[in-house]
Amino acid sequence: MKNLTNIITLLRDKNFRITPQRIAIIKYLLKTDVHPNAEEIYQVIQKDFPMISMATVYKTLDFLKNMGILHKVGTSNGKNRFEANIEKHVNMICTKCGKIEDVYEQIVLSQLENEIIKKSNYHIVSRRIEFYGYCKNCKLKL
Amino acid sequence: MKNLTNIITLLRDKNFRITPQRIAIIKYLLKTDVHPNAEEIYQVIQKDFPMISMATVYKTLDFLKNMGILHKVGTSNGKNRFEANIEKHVNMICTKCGKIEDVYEQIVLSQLENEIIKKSNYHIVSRRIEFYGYCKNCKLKL
DNA sequence: TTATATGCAAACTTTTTGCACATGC
DNA sequence: GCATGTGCAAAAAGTTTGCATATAA
Repeated sequence: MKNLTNIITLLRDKNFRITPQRIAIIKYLLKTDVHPNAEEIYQVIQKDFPMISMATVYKTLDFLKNMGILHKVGTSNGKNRFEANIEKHVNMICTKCGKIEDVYEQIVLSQLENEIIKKSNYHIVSRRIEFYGYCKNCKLKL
Repeated sequence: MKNLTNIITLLRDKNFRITPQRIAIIKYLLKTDVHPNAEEIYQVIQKDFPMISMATVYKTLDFLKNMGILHKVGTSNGKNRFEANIEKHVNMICTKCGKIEDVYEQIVLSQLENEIIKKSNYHIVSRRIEFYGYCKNCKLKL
């Protein structure tokens, strides 16, 4: 499990700088359970850093992605969403409102992975599992 | 299983027009096993319809999406991908040589989907399952 | 015939980039 | 002090929209 201290140590070890903007974005992404897009992250961080720019938000998110600290998840509405949780899980993406929820299903997921390894003979290092559909709220309005 | 005749009948029944551009896009999406983006669809259709515009491609894709004939899948590179063949399968992506293989695992995949539906309460319409790693050949050279 | 679809160009939205200034170490 | 990060503004990239023309039914 990743926490702020781990990440700061990681950045320090690799000689990247610990800036207040980076800390604020990391802290927010670690504590939130929604999968915010860049605009939403900007709105939140702006409360503490009124001078922050979208460019910095995007650059920081890209930097953190390259550090393996977060994942960038594409959506069909054109706005990418970001998540710091990189544990094995499934993303549920609502094709109507764009909301993303995490679902954990270790047992069947591991079973699937084992079957796939058997059939493909691949050495798997990561996975991206996304189900698209209508969330609880949106399916009521169909 | 969807085929061209079904779709033409569906459009005719709903009083939408059967245009050569629409037919060409539907035919291509039905026969391809990649998940093309708008630009790739445009390139292919352009061979037979040099006058077709991106606007028509986008309008047609949006129209077909609303008809339930295809799905629009967001990606983190900003380009949406479109798929008409919605069979359940897993994409194996080799991070070394870039090869993509389809693996079918109906039983465990259905089991996973059922568990996920139970836990999330989503109405699922499509799925994207990608495993990243080293293929048979590339893992030998590690 | 006539309502719908196409194609062009312009607009819009999200993301990226270049560069001068600021700042962490 | 110096290399790295930030913020501004402009550019790029993907998608959508308005409108005149073309066309399926």
